Formats: sequence, C-alpha cells, structure tokens
Amino acid sequence: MGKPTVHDIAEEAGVSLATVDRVLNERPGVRTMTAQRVHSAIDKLGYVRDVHAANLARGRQYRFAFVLPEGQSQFLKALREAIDEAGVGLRLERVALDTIEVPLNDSVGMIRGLEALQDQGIDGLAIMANETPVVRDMIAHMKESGIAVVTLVTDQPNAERDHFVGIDNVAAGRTAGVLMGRFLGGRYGRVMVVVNSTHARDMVQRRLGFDAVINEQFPNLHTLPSLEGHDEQERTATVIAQALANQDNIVGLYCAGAGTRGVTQVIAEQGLAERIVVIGHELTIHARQALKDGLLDVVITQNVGHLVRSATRVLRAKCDGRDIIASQERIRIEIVLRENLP
Amino acid sequence: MGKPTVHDIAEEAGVSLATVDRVLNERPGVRTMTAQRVHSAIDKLGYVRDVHAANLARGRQYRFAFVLPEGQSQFLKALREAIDEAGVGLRLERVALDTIEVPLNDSVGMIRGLEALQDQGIDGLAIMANETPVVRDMIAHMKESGIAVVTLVTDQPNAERDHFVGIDNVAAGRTAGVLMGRFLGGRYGRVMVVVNSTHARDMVQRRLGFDAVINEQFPNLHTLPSLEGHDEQERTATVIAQALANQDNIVGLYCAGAGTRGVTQVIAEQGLAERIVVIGHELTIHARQALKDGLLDVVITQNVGHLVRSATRVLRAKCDGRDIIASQERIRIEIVLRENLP
DNA sequence: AGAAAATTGATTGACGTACCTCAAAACTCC
DNA sequence: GGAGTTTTGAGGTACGTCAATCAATTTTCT
Repeated sequence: MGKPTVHDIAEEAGVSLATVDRVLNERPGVRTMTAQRVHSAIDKLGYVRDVHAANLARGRQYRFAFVLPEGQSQFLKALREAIDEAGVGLRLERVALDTIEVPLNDSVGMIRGLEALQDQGIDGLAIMANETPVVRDMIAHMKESGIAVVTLVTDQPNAERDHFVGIDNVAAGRTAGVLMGRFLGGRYGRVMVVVNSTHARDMVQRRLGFDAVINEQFPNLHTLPSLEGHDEQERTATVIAQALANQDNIVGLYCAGAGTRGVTQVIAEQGLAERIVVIGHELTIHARQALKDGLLDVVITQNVGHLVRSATRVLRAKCDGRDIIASQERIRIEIVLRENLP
Repeated sequence: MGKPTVHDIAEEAGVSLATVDRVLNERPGVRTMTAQRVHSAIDKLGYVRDVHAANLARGRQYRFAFVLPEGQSQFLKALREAIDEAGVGLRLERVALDTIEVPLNDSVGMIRGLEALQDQGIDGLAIMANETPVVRDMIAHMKESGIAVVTLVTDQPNAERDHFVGIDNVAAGRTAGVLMGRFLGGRYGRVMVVVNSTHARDMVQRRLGFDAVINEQFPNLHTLPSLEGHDEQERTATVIAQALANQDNIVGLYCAGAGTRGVTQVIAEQGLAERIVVIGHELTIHARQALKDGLLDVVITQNVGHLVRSATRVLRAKCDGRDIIASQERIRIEIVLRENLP
C-alpha cells in the first residue's frame, strides 16, 4: 500500500516500464494514444515521481547563481553570508550555489558576468539589480536558454522572471508610515525621508507607501522631499545634518534605504534620539546596535536567510517543473523593535 | 571529483565496504581500532552520507505526530490546517504527519492518546500542552523509547524535550508593552490585560514582559490585574465589559491570550476603537478582520506555517542524528499592523 | 503484399546506500 | 597449537528512477 511507483503505472496502463519512462521523461517514440493511457494511469493512481530517486539515478546537480550588485553595504554582506550558509546545507541536496557580483551601473560588465555564467551551464538565477532594459533583456535571454530566473529584493515586473522573492515595498513604506505616525502620538512637525537614490524602484515604492499613510491618517505631519544618500555613510550623514540645520521642527526621520549608519551617526552626534522618531530598513549589525542604543526606534526588514532559502526553493521547483507553495514563499515585512530583536 | 561515497572511504581506510557499512550504521562486530580508521577516513574525505539514497535503500518513512489540545480556537484551527498543508508537501520527502487531539485538562485521556501513538511506531512528536507533571513524565517516557520530542508553542523547559519550537513569550510581552506605550504617546491611564488563564506558562511570561516594559519605560501607564477569559469568546467579552464599567480612564487593552474575538466584540459594541489602543495575539481570520476594521491596533503573532515546518525539520534532523541550523529554527515574533498584513 | 518506419517490450546497468549471508582471516584463551 | 570466538571480506539484492540497447511488434506507405 506504499506510494505507487513506475511499475504500478506500467501495469495499470498495460504498457512496459520503458514506455512509462519515455512518457515521464518526454522522450520521443510514443504514440499519443499510448501516452494518454499512461497519463490517465498516473492520474488514477496519484503517482508522483520520487524526485530524490530520480536525481540519484541521473546524478543531477542543480547549479544556481546569485547575482548581486557590487558594494560594501551591510545588507549585501549579510546576504552573501546567508548564501554561503545556505550553500553548505544544500550540498546534501545536490544544490550548488554561486555568487557573482556585477558592477551596479555598468551594463557591459553585467553582460559579461552573466555570459560567463551561461557557459558554465547554470540551472537557475536569482538576480538582484536595478530595473534597466539591459537587465530585462538579459533575463529574457536567460529564460530562452531554459534557465529559471527569480528576481531578488528588487523586482523587475516587466521582465519575464519566474517569480519575485522579496517584500512588497509599498506595504513596507506604509508600515513605516503608520509606525511613524503612531509613535509620534499626535505631535505636529515635519518628517525627513532619506533614500539611496530617487530612481531606484524600491525606494520610490517605499516613499509612495509612506507618504500615502501619512497623508491619509496623520494630518499633523508633513513629509519633506527625499534626500539622497547613495548608500554611503558619509554622504548620508552630510545631507541629513544639512537638512536638520535648514529645517526646524523635525520630529521624524524615515530612512527608506539601506544606509542606516549615516543616519544613526548624526542622531548620536546631535543627541536627537529622544526628540526624533527614527525608522530605518534592514536589520544589519549596525541597525541592531542602534536599536539597542535607542538611536533607532524601528527597523523594517526582510530576513536574508528566508530570502535565500525561498529563492533556492523556487528555483528548484521551477527546474523540476513543480508548483511552488505560494504561502510558504511570501517574504514577510518584519517589524523589529529593541524588544523583539531576534 | 564528486562527493566522496562509501567506496571512497573504504579505500581510504583500507577496509571493505561491509566494514564501512557496519561502522556507519553502528552495527556490532568491528574492532575499535578499525572503526577509528574508518572514522578518520570519513573526516579526511569529508564524507557525508546521502540521506536520500539511504532512505531509499531502507524504505524509510518518518512518522511524526502533532499532539494538540482539543479546542475550537481559531489558532488551533489554523495550526491544524498548517499541519495538513505541510503534510501534503512532505509526502514526497517520506514524512507522514498525524495530528491527535488530547483533552486539555484530562491527564488520563492524554496518557491514553499518547500510548496509542507509541504502539503505532512513531518517530517523532511535536507536543503542545500545558506544563504539568503528567506531560513531563510522558515526554521522558517517549524519549526513553527513542522518540524525538519537540515542544510546540508552549515550552516545557523542565522536560527532556529535544527542542522548543515557538516564540520567546517574555519578549513577545515586552514587544506588546513597547507598542502599547508608544502608541499611547504619553497619555495617562490604565491598561487592561486579559489572559486565557493565569496559570498557563506562556500567559505568565507575556504578562511579565509586558509589565516590565510598562514599568520601566512608561510611568504614565498603570497595568491592571489580569482578567481571565478561558479561551471563550462570551466569557472574555463579559469580564471585559464588567471591568470597563468598573474602571475609568482605560486607555489600553492587551489581550495576551488567543481569544481576541471577545475583545473586539466589546470594542465594537461600545465604540471604543478610537479611544483605546488594543493589542492582541495570533493572527487568526478574526484578528485579520479586526485589524482591517481598526478594532485591533496590533497583533503579535507567530507564523503557524513556520511552526509546523520548523518542528518537522527539527524532528527529522534528530531522527537522522544531524544538527539543526539554529538560526533557521528561531521563530520570529511578528508584529502585524493593518499596513503589513500578509 | 512487402518494405520501411515507427512504436513498444524486455532487459540491463547505473546512482549511493542498507542489509543480509557465507566464508575467510585474525584474534583469543588454555 | 588447536579449538573457539571475533572480526573482516566478498558478494548479492533491494530501493525508485534514468538511460540505453536490441529485438519484437505494430503501423504506414507504396
């Protein structure tokens, strides 16, 4: 009464094992009629192929590559570490993970990097990159040559990716908005918003969500135009310090980008922790420390471990032609306070 | 250059396959000296046994059982659904999940239920139950007969369980405390606390964390003695209504237990949504709706899907004698607002 | 009808491990 | 040094699937 095997469906369909195998692996030389008989036997018995036995037999290795932008940000570092850590455990599962880093705004370098990948015979790709035509074409090209592609952290909704692994950034911005409004408890004032770049899709979305909530629910607050930090600590610190000097009655600061370090630096230097509600993104080690020190009130984050594992699960499912369990692959918007620091 | 196999370690150790097999599966009849040679060959080559091939060979089935308290609460319902859902996907992994329900405060019934399990030849157990001597002895008994045991949702720190799958309830209470304090933005008043039962360990811990934060950080607030709802909507609604009538200046309500429905019922009836900050636990369908309707400000929750998958991963690792990846098995305290509702 | 082509069956050997048997070799102990 | 015991080796079968070969059968076409 165990699970049905190929033998059982061969018997049920009244064909030989060889034929069942041909049908299952879509090899030629089977009449449509016969194939149909096999398929209905599969349905009737509820056969599902034993992926592990199959992989064992064919000596299959899944080769997945993570394509990340070059950069020293703590978020990227944590992401790379998560990839390495996941890679260790996945070796037992016949999955090999590679990481390649491509220059952020250098399309030629990116194309070169990805072409190298293709020659290596990669099975799947998780790509984190800004939305550009070059990337979009690259994804289309990869898909054409049978490589599964997921976008990571930043989506490319117009590209033919199989799946997006990351959070809904509008919702993340909205979440930041409510927390900002509620933590300020009715106080009147202005809220500064810092982004990495006003062009990046995720920054735009977070800002959108943030402003929407503030405008809808907190008429006592006024959001200022975005400041650009460009992912650099010094630059972020400078623009913030400048803005603080020029504006009065700043009660909140939302750092929608990853460069929280520059923010906390200014907050610490000017001793603003008590007076200003500060909300940042991505739970890096610096953000953790800042939370503990009270320099940061809230961090909105996505778990890098989940990102990596979800991406590999999705890629594997796509390679095997299986469906994914959507509920399992939804990346949560995590709200971290000092009190629930994991 | 592939992964080393048993053949490779046989050669490296200068012994036969049979001997390697005896060592790996701890079968008798191998001199300590020889076993040592095999072990050092394993270390040297970095051999890791292919679990899937092994399971295939021995036709292994992992049989795990979830032991849940009887009850109709939405949380339990969601947990049961998560178990069923996970069970479907896990069939391919040779894991069979069962759920059994035992009467909450009936030790005899519980023992009977668990004894039935033992006879069925179960490999692992995930148990959610109040901390009692009966349960503790049961766990010890199970462990003795070689069954892996994890506690679920509620820990039994004095029992010899292999692992606890659930959140840190003190931290959860603290999280509720900060959110309560900050959402109230300096207002003065009293905060009501509702629990299922003042005896349950997790309720005590949440209450502890909640009070600690309020006392440390929010002198403007005063927490009232716990009200008991006993997991019943009507009863919860009654005690809250009563307390509201007897106390003035209630500004917050923390429902540490799962019976959020009774709370939202009263809030809706008396139109208190705007005046009182309400924080509850567990994101059931009712809690979702209440968040959307603004009857609930925050829900602190643990993802039931994660709970179930983590429990099965841990049990499987224990059965295989593998280590778990601690970071992957830490269940997050999730903060859910209307804006980041998943 | 006969030849050519397409389809199907039967069989075999992997993959990496478990588990069993039987015989050979190596150790005890007196 | 011989009997007894313990340890080791050699070999086979199985798990569920893939992949390949070669022969046998059926279909298609002329």
